[in-house]
Amino acid sequence: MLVLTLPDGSTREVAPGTPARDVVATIGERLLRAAIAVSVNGETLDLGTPLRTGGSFRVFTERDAESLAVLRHSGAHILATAVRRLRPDARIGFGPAIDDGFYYDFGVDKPFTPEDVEAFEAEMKKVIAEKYPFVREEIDRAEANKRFVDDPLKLERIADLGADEVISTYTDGPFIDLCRGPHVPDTSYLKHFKLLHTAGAYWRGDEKRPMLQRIYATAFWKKEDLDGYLFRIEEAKRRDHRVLGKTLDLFLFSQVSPGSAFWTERGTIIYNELTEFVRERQREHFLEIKTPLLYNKSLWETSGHWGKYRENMFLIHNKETEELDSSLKPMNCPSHYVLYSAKKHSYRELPKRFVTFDVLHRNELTGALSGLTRVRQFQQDDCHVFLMESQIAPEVQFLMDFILGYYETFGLTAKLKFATRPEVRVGDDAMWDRAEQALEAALKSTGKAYELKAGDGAFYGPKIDFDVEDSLGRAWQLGTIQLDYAAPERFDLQYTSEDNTAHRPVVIHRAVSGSFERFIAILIEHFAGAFPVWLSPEQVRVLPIADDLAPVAEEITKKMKAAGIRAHLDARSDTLNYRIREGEMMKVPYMAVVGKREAEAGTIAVRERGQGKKQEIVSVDAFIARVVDEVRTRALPLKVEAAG
RNA sequence: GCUGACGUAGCUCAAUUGGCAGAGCAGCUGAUUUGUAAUCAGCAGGUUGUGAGUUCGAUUCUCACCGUCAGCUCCA
Repeated sequence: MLVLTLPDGSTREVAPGTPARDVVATIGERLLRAAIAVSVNGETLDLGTPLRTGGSFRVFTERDAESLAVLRHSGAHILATAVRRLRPDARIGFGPAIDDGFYYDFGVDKPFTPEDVEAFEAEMKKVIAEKYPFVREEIDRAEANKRFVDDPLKLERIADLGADEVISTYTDGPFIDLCRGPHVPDTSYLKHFKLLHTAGAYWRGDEKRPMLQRIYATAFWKKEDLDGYLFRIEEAKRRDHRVLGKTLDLFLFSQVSPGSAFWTERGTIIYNELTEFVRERQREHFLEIKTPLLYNKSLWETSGHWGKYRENMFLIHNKETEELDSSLKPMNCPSHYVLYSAKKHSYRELPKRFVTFDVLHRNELTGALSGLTRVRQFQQDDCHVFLMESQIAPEVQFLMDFILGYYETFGLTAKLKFATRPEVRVGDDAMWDRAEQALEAALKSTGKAYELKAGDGAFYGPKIDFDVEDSLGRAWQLGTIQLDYAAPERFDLQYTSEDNTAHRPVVIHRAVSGSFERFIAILIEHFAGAFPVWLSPEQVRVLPIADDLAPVAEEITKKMKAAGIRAHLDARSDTLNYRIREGEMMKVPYMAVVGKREAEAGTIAVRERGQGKKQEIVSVDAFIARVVDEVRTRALPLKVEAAG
């Protein structure tokens, strides 16, 4: 008999081979109706699966995240069912659930058209209405080869299965698929779904193998969730930094230098404000340096980049030797080590923190380039800390506070990930023990939740990654704190200790924004282009109502500029409505309207971005004081425009 | 890099089966003097991404190159 332990501690004894459904039935009638799948010892099984092992037993309903993956996986089968009906020639590949939905790969001679996809979606609705049960069957290898004789991709998969693995199939109506499961009980469970787009995908991700046609889709239990998801996709499109970058006139790209942004005078203000902000925050405890962009290959040989990273470096041709023997730097670290090594360092100087905003170049694959988020030329707020091993814990804590405080300025929250030793690594276990303990202790001391990513560390040391979530709930990996024991060896870094002997420092790599380029892309999307006042390229637009008020408006504009405000006069002879519309579309935070009444009273009518007709009559001086204060405190907009 | 789609005025987009390349916005000129999201009129704007080819004729068809976008990791 198998013994199953329920979450409340009670147990059930059942004969091996009993379907999970029968166990759920003993718990409760309502639960049985709500059940989607079960978990036995952490493995998700569907209700029809015969139980083989005992152990902890849980029932998943719609409320559990696990059952959404089950639904989506069933959605993939329903998609394949529909595709097979309309295109019997399609060979079936894989169809898993993914983070935001599911996909299915098909081998077809001609790619699917958007019309095909619409037809598939309509056909899926029929399959759902027909309410086919998902029937699991366990078969032997010979039988499996027979059943999938027309599906070469499946036969290949069967051949890869280990001798002791259970081979199972799932059938829903006319469609049978080799599948481990689990699945929802029948096709009618899929109610709210949407086919999203198609794309080519190599069979098993290998570019040497045939290209399949992948159909991406998503599904949810509730209509609201599906609608919300589709809305977020639309909202993300509306906020796309590549679109806003153009309409707000911030940056552009040109064929003459793919992957490298041209920053307009407006975008450059944002770029400079950000760097200035970082510079200001780093003034006290960091040492800003500048190092060359171009290096002989000898540096990259020392660092190891020449062997491992050359593909991604821009190499420079040497006229005399006819060789590609130098390169633009793709990272700052080696140049920082050179500068550090140029002098003897006392233990009293440590930790020593070098920071740089130097330009970096990485020769990314053309297909990888995407707006500002994946570029070939960029700047990081890059820091390398040289310190004694005993200083790791307080230093990590210091850096964490620094990074989290930075994100707070933008209303961004970060999730922390702690990545520990990977299988391939340098250094002995004792070193890794010390490093991981120091990092984890610092993490714990912040009191913040963090996720453990065992084995995900760099080969040279463990790290903490900062995943930042924007106003649409999308995660971006930005900051990082990485311990590095390998670089000090390679570069023979030293410091002189109290007893006058040479010692090896440890290096910490720290980035906060990731790159300014990518960070600005995230800010554009996060704020939907409506930047806080301190970052806005244009902070105030002054609008005289009629031409004869232009001189007064000009005086007001001058006064604002004298106070350091980025104010512009718009005295064009277009209507006020027209000029206001343009100011709103350019997301200028404040418009100061000057009419006859205001001119006489020394006031302005302030219109705040996104607040419509609501206006406020204030004195010019009071308004200037207010804007200057908002800039000084780097105040966030009253409400960051939420999705909607 | 690979697969697919796409590339037309500064921007967003049109252009039957191959037959003189258009519109809105932006720009310029003029009129209008405006009270909180588009005043009116006129003008100008292009070797249709680049280069070959097919054709009497190519934005349209073919090929190559450049670029953009979606993917190429989430395993029956």
